[in-house]
Amino acid sequence: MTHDLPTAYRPADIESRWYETWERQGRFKASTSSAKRAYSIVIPPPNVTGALHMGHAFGHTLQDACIRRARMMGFETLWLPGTDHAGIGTQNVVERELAAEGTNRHELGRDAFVARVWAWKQHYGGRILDQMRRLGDSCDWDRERFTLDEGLSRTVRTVFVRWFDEGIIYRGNRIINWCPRCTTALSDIEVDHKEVAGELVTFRYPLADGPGHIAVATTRIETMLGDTGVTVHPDDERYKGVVGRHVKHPFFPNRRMPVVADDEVDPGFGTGAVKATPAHDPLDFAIAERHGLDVINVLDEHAHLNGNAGRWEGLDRFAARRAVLEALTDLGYVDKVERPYIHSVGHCSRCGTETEPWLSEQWFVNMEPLAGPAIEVVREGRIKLAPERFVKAYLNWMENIRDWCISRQLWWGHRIPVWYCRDCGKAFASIDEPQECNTCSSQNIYQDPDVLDTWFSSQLWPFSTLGWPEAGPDLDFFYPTTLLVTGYDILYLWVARMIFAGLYFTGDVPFKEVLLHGIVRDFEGKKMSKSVGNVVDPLDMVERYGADALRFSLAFAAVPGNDTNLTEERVEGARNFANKLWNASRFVFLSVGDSRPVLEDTQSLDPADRWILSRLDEVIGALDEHLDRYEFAEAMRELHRFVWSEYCDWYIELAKLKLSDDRATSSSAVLIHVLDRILRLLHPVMPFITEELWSRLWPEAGSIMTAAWPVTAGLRDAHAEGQIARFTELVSSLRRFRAEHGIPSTKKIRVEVAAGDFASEIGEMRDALLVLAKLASVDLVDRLPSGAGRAGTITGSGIEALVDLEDVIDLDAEKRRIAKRLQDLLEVIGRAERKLANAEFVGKAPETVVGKERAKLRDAMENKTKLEAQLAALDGKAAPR
RNA sequence: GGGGCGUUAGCUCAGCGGGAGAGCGCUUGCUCGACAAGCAAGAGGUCACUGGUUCAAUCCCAGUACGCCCCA
Repeated sequence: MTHDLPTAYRPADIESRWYETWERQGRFKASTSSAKRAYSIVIPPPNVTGALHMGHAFGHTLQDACIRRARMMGFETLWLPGTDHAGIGTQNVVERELAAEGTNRHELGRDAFVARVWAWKQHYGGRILDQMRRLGDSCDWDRERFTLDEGLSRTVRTVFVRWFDEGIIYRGNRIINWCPRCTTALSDIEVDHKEVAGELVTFRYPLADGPGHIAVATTRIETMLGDTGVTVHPDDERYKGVVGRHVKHPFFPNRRMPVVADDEVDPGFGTGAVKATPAHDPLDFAIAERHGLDVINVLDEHAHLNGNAGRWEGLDRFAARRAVLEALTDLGYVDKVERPYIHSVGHCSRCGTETEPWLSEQWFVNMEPLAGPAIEVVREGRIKLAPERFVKAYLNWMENIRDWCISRQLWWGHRIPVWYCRDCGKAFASIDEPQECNTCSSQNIYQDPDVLDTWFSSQLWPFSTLGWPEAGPDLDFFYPTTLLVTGYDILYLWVARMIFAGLYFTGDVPFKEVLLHGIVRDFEGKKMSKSVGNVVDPLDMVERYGADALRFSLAFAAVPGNDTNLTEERVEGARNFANKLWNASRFVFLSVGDSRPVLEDTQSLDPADRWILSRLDEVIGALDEHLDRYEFAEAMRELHRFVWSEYCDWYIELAKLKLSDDRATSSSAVLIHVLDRILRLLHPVMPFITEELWSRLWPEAGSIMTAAWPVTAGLRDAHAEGQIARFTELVSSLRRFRAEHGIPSTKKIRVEVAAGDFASEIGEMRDALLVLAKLASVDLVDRLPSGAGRAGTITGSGIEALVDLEDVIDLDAEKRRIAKRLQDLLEVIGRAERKLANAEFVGKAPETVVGKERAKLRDAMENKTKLEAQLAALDGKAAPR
């Protein structure tokens, strides 16, 4: 069973085989009739038409690690997968396809277009789910959901109708963010503010009722066509005299434009007087409402000037900007043009087009009644955010929340379940398609053409996927979900909305804890993007290094809430680690053959065995602490170090010596025991390789997926840890001695060791010392002979080793070496003496700290004496008396 | 304008009130019976700057500089 292990780990040989096996055996399936406690995570649904990118790989690694560990800990686990219909994104993809064919959605018509998107979804929608299988995601595929499923769509309509009937959803004519390319409204958080270099034009409005003028400044001069007034701050002395008077519009002589005073005006901007364009600026709109200004919309849905713009009708906004500036300049109204003028401009987060604040009729969610409870659950810790620093950002956003514009002028998505009656004019919402008006029973009704913001359905995801509003076992057993794992970049967009929606509709939190992780960036810390060409494709990494390597490299870099730079070198390093594990296992298998001795008697073990078991206990404890706090990077560091630097570098090397003699059985048992625990501890992050090795370790045991998560065994052994620490230090110092003297590894040297109090424990490990330090002989002596003829080394714990000088090639090198060690020691001694001479330190520092300092000084002094003796002996040799 | 984060080895980053760490890179030596995807040894840091608190500060506090992000 073990002879066929190749010398290098080849992930491709095993990954797909194990995934199929797991799936076939139903290992990912969650049961609601389990006696176990529930542990559930709903996946942040990726865009159905998207492809897996590194951000997914990162989030999925963390989610799968949590799920797999919980499963091993005995929870009934559910990781619920699914996809999001991603309204605007998906619609854009298909529209681009149509454009390439020389047509567009309007020529196609609504029904045909939607059918076309569905066809696209059928074709490409499964892609990302298959890619998740390549990563090893242990999702319950039987529970896969899609936001436009019939069930979830019904949930959406149910929620809409309830909020509509309760007055939380309302329709209003308001300024919203408009993308003229997507021709749809956007919510505030779908708009990215970017600094752009524009121009600031200062121009004059002449007073209508006498001489004089008022100068105003704007970056969007074309909007002056929709100006209906001028606003100043009430306390601004400069304009005290003009408030209440009127100005003339250069292009629309009949327009009455009052000068009004309003607190919202920033007297520090421009001239302190601002033009009021109520249809194209949210602040101006509010001012217009307060002061009864006219509202004149001068832009159409494509941001071209409309009929209200007079002779400029039909021009697009940027051409209009130049044309209006030119016309105003010709009339002599322009005072100055500052260019470039750097200011912040909204851009569509989907397509990058500059958005336009635009007046239109849209549907909104009134956030006022929803925000309070959502603030409370986080403030009270009923929902915990990890890391905690995001709480402040969350609360700050929630406390200043503005109503949510939920209507989108798209065709792909959940159509707004509101019908209008042409006869009585009433609007009403309905879960099922109505046949008649619910007020006058007229059949002359039509449905609202718009669809809902994609996040409207996403906010319901933790419970819509579990069957809400229907009661059922899934909802009973797995809701509230245990944990949500997602990027901090969608804290507001998604997490916050799930919280208020969950509280409102289910009366409970949607999840108890939220793990917010960072963004995966490239090696320079730049966001990965296709246009920059710095994308590292996770599947490419899986193919070349294996899914486990990719997962480990991501977990290894996962510091809570921090962004992480991923390079191929990191994945390669993780692959090397997998290979190390593979080969350590090969060694164990080759050593023990078909036998599998079990570790039973821990009393009669030798020091190395007791040491590695003690270390294992320590690692298990540390690992649990880190994983409970989602400190994956620390956890992986701990495992990496234990496996590589302790188990492989020292324990296996020590075990090699013993396997040939009669203690072989106990060593084999320990080798196997520790390997077993290593595989279990690594399994959540490296599922494939651990399953493969496990199956070879325990061919009859079934999957490692359901093996118990290791617990500490009370085998901490301070004495064994000290003994092995001193031993490895002695070996290392002898190796260093060899390296510094250029003694070839084939040449075995003779050594005398004076170990003082540690003589017997070093004696106990004499054989290991001979082999690991490549010694011809070792004599354990009470005290090293003084005088010439020897060179030596000394460890921090005061164990001294002398090498026969016949073996030493370079005497000067030896003197330099000792001199350097002496200098280091003198520094240590100086520091310690200064501290201990300080009465306040001795008086106020904890006793243990002072004790440590005293011991440090004592050891250093002893070592100094020994080194000086060595140096003197060396001089005796060099210059014989 | 409001808020958050960062500045530690050549690079990318952990960490932290009581002697500076990892991975990668670099130097040197290795055909050591698991592994060159490896083994052994090594070099390399006034922990951004200035003050404060403390017996003790890379760590806590305040400020400065530089960089990044979010919100408006």
